[in-house]
Amino acid sequence: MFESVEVTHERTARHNSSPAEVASRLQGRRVTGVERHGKFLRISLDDGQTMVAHLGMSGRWAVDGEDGALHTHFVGRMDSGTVVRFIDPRTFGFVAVYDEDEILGSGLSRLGPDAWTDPPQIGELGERLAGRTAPIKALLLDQRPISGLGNIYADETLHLAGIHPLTPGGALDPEDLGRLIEAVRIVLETAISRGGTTLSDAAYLLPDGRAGANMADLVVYGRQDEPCTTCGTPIERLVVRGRSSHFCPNCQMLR
DNA sequence: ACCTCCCTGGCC
DNA sequence: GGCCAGGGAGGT
Repeated sequence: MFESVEVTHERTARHNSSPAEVASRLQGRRVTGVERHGKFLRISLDDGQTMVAHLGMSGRWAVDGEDGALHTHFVGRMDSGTVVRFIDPRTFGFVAVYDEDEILGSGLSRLGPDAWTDPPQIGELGERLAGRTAPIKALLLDQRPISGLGNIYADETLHLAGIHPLTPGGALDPEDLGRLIEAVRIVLETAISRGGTTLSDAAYLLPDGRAGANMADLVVYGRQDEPCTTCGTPIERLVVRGRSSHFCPNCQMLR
């Protein structure tokens, strides 16, 4: 149960009317379930409300640690003695409390199937991408065709699948889609087993404060001009919809 | 379906 | 001193 909740940054509470509202709606509530859909954390509460949290770019949760850390915007003290803190320098993340109606109007309601727990099959992904002319890289980041991939894992996935980031989504044939789906599985399996990707900025950390080790497994993200681990061709970088995109021009030829 | 915006630490 | 990184939301 949330014995006390402090929300100390206006922007962290932006999906409710105020930090005080987030705190008061959580106060005294017991957690009945914890789920994740895409990059959204859903925590069910005993009064039917749902606490929804998103790490954004630089957010992280600390459980029983980081007392007094800079950029702590949420502190929840549980009756068990556990203290959960949300630390988020760039404030792209948020903590919200929704009732059933509010959830329907939130970003959660627009998410495609979860890339890890509910990966789409070839037919379903094909339907979701049919007719789409936008680059597959942009569609992977969109979260509606499939949810859960950010910029790093989208680049890694496309490289493993041998698909150029600018390929129109609707141009992928069933073979491409099969490789894409399998690449998603492998990239996420590897990343999760490594505890996630902590970059040199150390923004992302596990809840116990440890760094994730997946940066060593990245083969294209952040490696422009370095030789491709598969074929030795220098990795290239281009910008797709304002996001950097790293790929091997040989392994991922545009067709 | 696209564009802009938000935000701060780190780096050039 | 200025730019870059990028998650989603909201507007055009």
